[in-house]
Amino acid sequence: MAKDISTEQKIAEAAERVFMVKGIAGARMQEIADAAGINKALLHYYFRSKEKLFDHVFDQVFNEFVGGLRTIFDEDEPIESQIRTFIRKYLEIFDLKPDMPLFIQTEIYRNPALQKRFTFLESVFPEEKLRNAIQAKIDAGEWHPIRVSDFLTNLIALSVYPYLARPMLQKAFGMDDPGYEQYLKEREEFVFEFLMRGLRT
Amino acid sequence: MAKDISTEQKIAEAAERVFMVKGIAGARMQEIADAAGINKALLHYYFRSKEKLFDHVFDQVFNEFVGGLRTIFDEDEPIESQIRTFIRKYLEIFDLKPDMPLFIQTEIYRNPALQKRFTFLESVFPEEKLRNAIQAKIDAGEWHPIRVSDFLTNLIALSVYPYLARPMLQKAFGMDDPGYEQYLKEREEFVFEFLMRGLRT
DNA sequence: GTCTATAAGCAGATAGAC
DNA sequence: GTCTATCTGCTTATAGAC
Repeated sequence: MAKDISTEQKIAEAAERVFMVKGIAGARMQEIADAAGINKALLHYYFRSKEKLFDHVFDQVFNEFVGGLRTIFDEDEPIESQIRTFIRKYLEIFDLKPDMPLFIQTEIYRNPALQKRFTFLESVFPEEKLRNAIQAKIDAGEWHPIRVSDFLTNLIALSVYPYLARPMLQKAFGMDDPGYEQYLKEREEFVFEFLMRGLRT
Repeated sequence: MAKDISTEQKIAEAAERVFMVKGIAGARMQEIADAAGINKALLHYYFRSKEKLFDHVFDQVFNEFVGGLRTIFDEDEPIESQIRTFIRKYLEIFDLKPDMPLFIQTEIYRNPALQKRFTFLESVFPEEKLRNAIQAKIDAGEWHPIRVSDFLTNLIALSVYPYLARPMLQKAFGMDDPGYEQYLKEREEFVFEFLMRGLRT
């Protein structure tokens, strides 16, 4: 029934908002119920327990987080434009859900069970393809030697860190909210340039 | 008395360990008491409340986190070697306390009151001096133009992110614990080189 | 499916003996 | 200073009416 789905959806969305800001330990079922405009009992009716509700939310968010990656590096475009696309797409998601990066890192860090979702690089990145693309650049003398792991760490770190550490950085730089958002926007192009300078010979 | 100090110290150290791993919301006073080898009542005797105990711990950890920064960039050495020192010192701390970066980001993110500790860049970094050193490099044509904010974000992001995101990255790269620690060690030199290539013309 | 009321357990904090 | 015992309030979860 449409109404069932709608309520379940309302709960899931409210839970995502609350869990993302407070984490599973800090979130309260009452707060989620309020945010969804219903009462606590309904949460349990639909999701049995706080933990099961959290797992559902985490799955959703996590898929959003890594979902787009594989497709980007699976394309047959030149790797430079893939990097450009990666950065743009990532920052697009984070502009919509700025709490996502810290939420994912924190919850994975503190709940080893969630780490199972990662298995290996291959499930998230097309490792073979990526490795070959990078190696081709190195062999052609266009890039400095770099490992796939360092390549990915740097790419993700430079993209994501300003969101992860926003409260600290914003305060440290003495910026207000619009100022920091402007800063984030200007960084997009800069991160790409900086990365490429680090890679190119 | 020596015994008083010792107990207070034991509590503070146990609390640091527990808070750092679980955060304030996930930590339990009972667990801290157990870790310190005493009972709950003593925690309250020495620190009144969970929140006050947490504030004490956070102050300690935070000072460790930023304490060394100012002195590094205050020296009169060339900025390149200051950068090198920054990376080395930071990674030294994180090797001892690998949970520190995520702990600080998470707790600051979720408790606006803690953000007050940052006031402005000047209190953490000698902004004027840093700005001048960077500008001199740019004017001399040795570096690409870069803002102080981007300079610091990149420096910190590349240093810290492998610690912040360790569970995710380690799993994604298919490494075991010794493998990842090896990776971290090898990155130290690499991060410096990569950063400098991004900066230099 | 949705609600109100309540059970059951847990966690922070205190009282009071030693 | 340190302990055991206990209070108080909060939080998850369920029972049961509608």
